Amino acid sequence: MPKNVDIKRAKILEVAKKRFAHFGMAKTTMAEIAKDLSFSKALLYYYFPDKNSLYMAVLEYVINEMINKVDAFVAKASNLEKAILFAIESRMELMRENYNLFEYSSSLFMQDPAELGKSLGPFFDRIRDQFSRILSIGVKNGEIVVDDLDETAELLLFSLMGMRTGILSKDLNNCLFPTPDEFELILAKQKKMISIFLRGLKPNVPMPQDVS
Amino acid sequence: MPKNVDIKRAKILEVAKKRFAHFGMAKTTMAEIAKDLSFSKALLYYYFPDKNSLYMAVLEYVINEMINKVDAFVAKASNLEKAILFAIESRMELMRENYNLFEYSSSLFMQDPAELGKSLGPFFDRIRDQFSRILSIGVKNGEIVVDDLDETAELLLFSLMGMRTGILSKDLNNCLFPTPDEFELILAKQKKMISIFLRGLKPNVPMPQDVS
DNA sequence: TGCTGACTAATTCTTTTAAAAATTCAAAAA
DNA sequence: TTTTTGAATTTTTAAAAGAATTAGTCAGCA
Repeated sequence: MPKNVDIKRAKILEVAKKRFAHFGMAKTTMAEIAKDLSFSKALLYYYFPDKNSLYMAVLEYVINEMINKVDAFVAKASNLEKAILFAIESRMELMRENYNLFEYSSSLFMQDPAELGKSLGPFFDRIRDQFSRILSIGVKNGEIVVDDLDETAELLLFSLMGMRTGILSKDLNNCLFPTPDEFELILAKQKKMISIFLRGLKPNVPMPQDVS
Repeated sequence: MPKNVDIKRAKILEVAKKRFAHFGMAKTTMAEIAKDLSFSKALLYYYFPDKNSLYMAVLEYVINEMINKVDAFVAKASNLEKAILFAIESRMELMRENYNLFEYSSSLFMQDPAELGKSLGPFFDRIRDQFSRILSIGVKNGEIVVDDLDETAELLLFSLMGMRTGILSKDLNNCLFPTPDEFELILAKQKKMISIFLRGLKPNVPMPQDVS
């Protein structure tokens, strides 16, 4: 039985999420959120110390949902590649649905990486850890061989990030954030990337008779 | 025998390169370049239509050097991985030595990706084509198997870019451009990335007896 | 403890202005 | 005709000031 306080906190998070996801952090005022809820502005500050904390709380809330969903799937997944694919599709869905929620992070990121990096770092770590967990399943299965699990997970995550920045840097339109159709393209590239990451380019099966 | 005009052009490029590489595009004025050369400012405009063209010409000049150097090495390289390693080390060296030359591109990039993207696109393509060429050597050797060469080259390039942005996004200090010691870290990650890209994580040699 | 309205402080958004830098041009020099 | 320049002109940038919006605080009510 959640306490009354928690319910109200959740309500605020829900409304703030909608606003942030739709208009972004910069274009959402505390006054608007309060109005949506028919609360007073001051009440928001009773539950959250400042706007940034609220934003971070929303971020955490949303990312938690995603991580849990993926964990649930992974728990009963037999095939490694399917698990990874599910993870990146979920991640993509998260971004698509929350569009401007992340746009703020990336734009703020350029101005003052230190401040945001400190706050965003843990989120990155959690996602990397999830990849690490997923990979470890493949190791147990004997599907893959990995020496340093965390490092490899980071490598995988970085390479997938590269697909996004790569696509976006070729996009002459908006650069901050993908358009809906670019999401598809990025996802497609990421899938190919994963395939190579797992299998590599070297031929697994050497020719029975080498002609040379 | 290069014409007098070409010699003067080259002189301007050389001096501009030094300035741009050292102080960056924004902090270099046409007046300064002219002064370095003991030319009049107006003469620069006789050889280059505007500052941006000069900058782009310098960029092309520098990138050409790098591409040619790598091509020369690749031509007589036997091993695919060595060729790729040489390529990324050269690329890293290029960035290290020309530091602020590229910093401008990346910072401008955020403001107006369209304009710069149009100009920078061809450079990207040329580097990707070089990777494509390098990969094709491995294909001929039978070292690797690739269905779509260009696409795979792009994938490789994107994933390597991911190492950079990945490292930089964790760096809380400056985000625009790597510090000298970060270059090493990025390069190290990229090397690991290449190894995985070529070999994959899946075990090449299945166990002779599977216990299951 | 949970909540509010009114208050203060910080931030962002113009507008203005001055300086610096890019770019042009008529004309001299070669 | 081609190359070069000094001086004039236009654009950009930078700083300052002021207004307006928004974040954040606080004393007090229920």
